[in-house]
Amino acid sequence: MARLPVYLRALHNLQDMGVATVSSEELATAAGVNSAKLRKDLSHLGSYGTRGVGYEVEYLVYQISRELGLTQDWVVAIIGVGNLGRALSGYGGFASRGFRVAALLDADPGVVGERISGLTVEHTDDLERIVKDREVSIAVIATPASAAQSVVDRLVEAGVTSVLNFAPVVLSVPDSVDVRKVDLSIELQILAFHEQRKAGGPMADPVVAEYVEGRLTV
Amino acid sequence: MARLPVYLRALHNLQDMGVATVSSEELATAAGVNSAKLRKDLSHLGSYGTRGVGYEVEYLVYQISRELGLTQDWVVAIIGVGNLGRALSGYGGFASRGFRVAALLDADPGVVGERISGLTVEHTDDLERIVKDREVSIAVIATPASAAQSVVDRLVEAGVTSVLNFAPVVLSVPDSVDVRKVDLSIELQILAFHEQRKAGGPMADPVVAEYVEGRLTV
DNA sequence: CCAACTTTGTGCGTGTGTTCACAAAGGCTT
DNA sequence: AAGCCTTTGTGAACACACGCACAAAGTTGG
Repeated sequence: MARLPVYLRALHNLQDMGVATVSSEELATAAGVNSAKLRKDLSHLGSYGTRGVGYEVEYLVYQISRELGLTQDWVVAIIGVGNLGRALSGYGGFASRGFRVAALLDADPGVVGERISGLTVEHTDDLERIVKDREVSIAVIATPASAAQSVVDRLVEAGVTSVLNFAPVVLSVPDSVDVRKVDLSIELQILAFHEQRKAGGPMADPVVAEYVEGRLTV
Repeated sequence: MARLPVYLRALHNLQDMGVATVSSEELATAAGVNSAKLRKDLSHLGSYGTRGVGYEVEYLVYQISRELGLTQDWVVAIIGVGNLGRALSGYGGFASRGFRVAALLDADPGVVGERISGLTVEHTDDLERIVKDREVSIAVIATPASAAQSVVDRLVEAGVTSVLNFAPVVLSVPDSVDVRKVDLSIELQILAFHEQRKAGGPMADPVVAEYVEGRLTV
């Protein structure tokens, strides 16, 4: 389930506050979901709650971490060391959840050799070797759109089966490979769509009529 | 619909390749969706296809842009100029879709005054004035988690109704305000979950038994 | 030891999204 | 001009996610 990481974050916060026990209602509020949904989600991992009391925070943290596979370490490589790649390599949220960035790769010789967040940038020519030697299991693609498909092809060939893609393209991969994508521009477009709805829907725009009649080229 | 921006991107690519007409099957493949779903989505905007031929690329681009509100310009402010904020402010995908970054704000006096991507970083003390003067309609939150809620409170008070949140917290806002969130750590956790599934599900872990029996603290 | 209270776990109705499959519609060829 | 071929638009079955509401289970207080 995609909501487990949100629950986990809320639980970690509660732990930091010294809370030992939490009800589905409280945790649901903290995670921003419906309490029935939360209980149903948790019941899918087995039943870890006590009726009349709630859930033990510490135990729940452990169970969810285990379900998500966070009790083991994941080796991550970041391909593309532009602004975004740099931001990602310095992001503290990775290490604290068991993700270890083990390689930064870039195709630009001007960037190769630079030290960033304690790692030396390496050349994408060595991608296959690096992936295999360091047992990379998750790759993050932060390259330009034009390079993404060929990079992912090489990653898949080298044995990577999970990819987080920031490049604005639809990647084609075998079914056995998981790709999640984050497209910053798309997020903004969805917001713009809703924003426009609030302002009264697509405006009656005289330009459209002209376009329909073939008088105007956009 | 959240898929319209994906269709739009595919259509722009086709346009660049000089394609004038496209069938639902081709466009669906390019966008990575089922063709029936694509046709149904497009039919919700009205019927712009010609049976036996397909859709006119240029006209479809215009219709989708209009539906998404991209025919107008959106004024964006980025709050928090750390690594991520810098990456976002330099991201080319915004300007090309009608999003104009009009302000970069940060609470750190050491960053205020710095020039980034053609803009001067301003202090968050001036948030209200800047939002109102420049008619900011969309705000991007790239602050630490601890600052996010108070920042969004001030943004909402100043009249912002759409927020893109990169801070790993659940923001509480009035119903009239839209919040979309992007959490990089959560994306990786979801990948780790699937990766673990491929490797045979959560492992039978002897540690669990000890934990259950109360002998072990995690 | 019993009764009242709290909270979990879940059965069920509802709504939404997805996909198949096909009839209707338009263009193209002869 | 007539029939064939391609492709759209959509009806209908299916699947799934959501949330209400309640019974079961456990705790607490007298």
